[in-house]
Amino acid sequence: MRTPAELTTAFRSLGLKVTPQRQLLFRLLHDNTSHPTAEALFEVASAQMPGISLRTVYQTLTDLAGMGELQSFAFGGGAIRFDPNVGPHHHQVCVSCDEIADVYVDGVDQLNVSLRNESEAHSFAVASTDIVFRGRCVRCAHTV
Amino acid sequence: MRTPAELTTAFRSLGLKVTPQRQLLFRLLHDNTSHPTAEALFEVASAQMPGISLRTVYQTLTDLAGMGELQSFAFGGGAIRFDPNVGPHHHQVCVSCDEIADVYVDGVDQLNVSLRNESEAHSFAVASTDIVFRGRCVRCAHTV
DNA sequence: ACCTTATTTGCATCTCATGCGAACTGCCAA
DNA sequence: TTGGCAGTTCGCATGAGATGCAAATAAGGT
Repeated sequence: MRTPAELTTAFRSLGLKVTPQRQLLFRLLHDNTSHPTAEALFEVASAQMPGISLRTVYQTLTDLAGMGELQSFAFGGGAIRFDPNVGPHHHQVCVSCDEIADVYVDGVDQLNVSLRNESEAHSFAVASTDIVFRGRCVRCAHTV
Repeated sequence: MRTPAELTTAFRSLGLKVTPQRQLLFRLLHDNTSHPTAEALFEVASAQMPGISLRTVYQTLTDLAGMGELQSFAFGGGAIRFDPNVGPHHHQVCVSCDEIADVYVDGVDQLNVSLRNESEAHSFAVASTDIVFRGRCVRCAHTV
C-alpha cells in the first residue's frame, strides 16, 4: 500500500476524510509485514490511541481493501489476515505459530494445470493465483 | 477418502461406532466433488434422514478430517469446505459463485521460491503447498 | 466560523463453529 | 439372545469473528 501521505491525498480526493484514527492505522500498516488480523491491529492501535474502536479498525481495513491498498486472506487460522503488500507474491505459513511471511515465486504462470474431467479444460479464466506453503518456521522447527 | 465399506471397518477397528448417521455421511461424501460446507452437507443429509443434527454432521466431518479421510480448506467464502479427495491436487475457485473444482498441477516441487529478506532463506521447512486459482467458471463467464 | 457530510463508537445482530450433558444406541461379551 | 459399557446423537448454550445500525462527533470545503 502507499505511504500515509499518499493515502491522505487519495482519501481526500475521494471525498473521504482523514481522521486521526485513520492516520494512525495508515502508519501502523505501512511496511507492516506481520499480516495482522483486525484484532491484532486493534491491540497495537489501542496502545497508541486509547479509546479507538475495534469497529473503526474493521471499517478502515475494509475501506483500504476496497481501494486496493490492502489484500486480505483467510488462512484457516480463524480470523482474516491483512497484507499491505499488494504486489505479486505468495505466502509461507507456519503451521505451529501461524506466522506468515511473504515469498516470491518464479514461474507461476508456467505451471501446467489439468483437470481430471477434461470437458472443463481451458474453460476457466484464471484471474489470479495464490500459493500457500505450509510448514514450520525456524523458531518452531527448533522448539519442537 | 475410502469407500463407505472401508470406512466402516476403519471406524470399528478404532473403537468407533458405525451409526446410520455416519453411514449416510460416508455415502454422501464418497466421490463428492462439490467441496461442500458442513451446512450444505447437512441440507442434503436432512433430506434423506429427517432429524439428523447439524451437530452430528460437524462431529463426523471432524472425525473424518482427523483420520485423514477428508481435507478442509478456508477459501474466504465464510464457511470451511470439505474435500474427500486427499491426494495431491489443488483448487480452482470461481470468484462469482464460489464453485470449487479440483485441478492437478505439474512442477509444484520445482517452483523457485525466494524471500526478500534472504536471512530467512532455506530456513522454512515446507510440508505442503496449496495453490488456489481464482477466476470465473464457464457458467459465470457467460452470464456476466 | 459554519454547515454539510463522512466518521466514530457502542451495541445489537449474524454466521460459523464448538462445548456440554442427558438420553440413546452400537456392538462386544457372556 | 441379552446385558451393559462406552461411544454417539442432539439440542441448547456459548464463543469467535465480523457486520448492521443510529446517535453523537468531527473533518474540511466554503
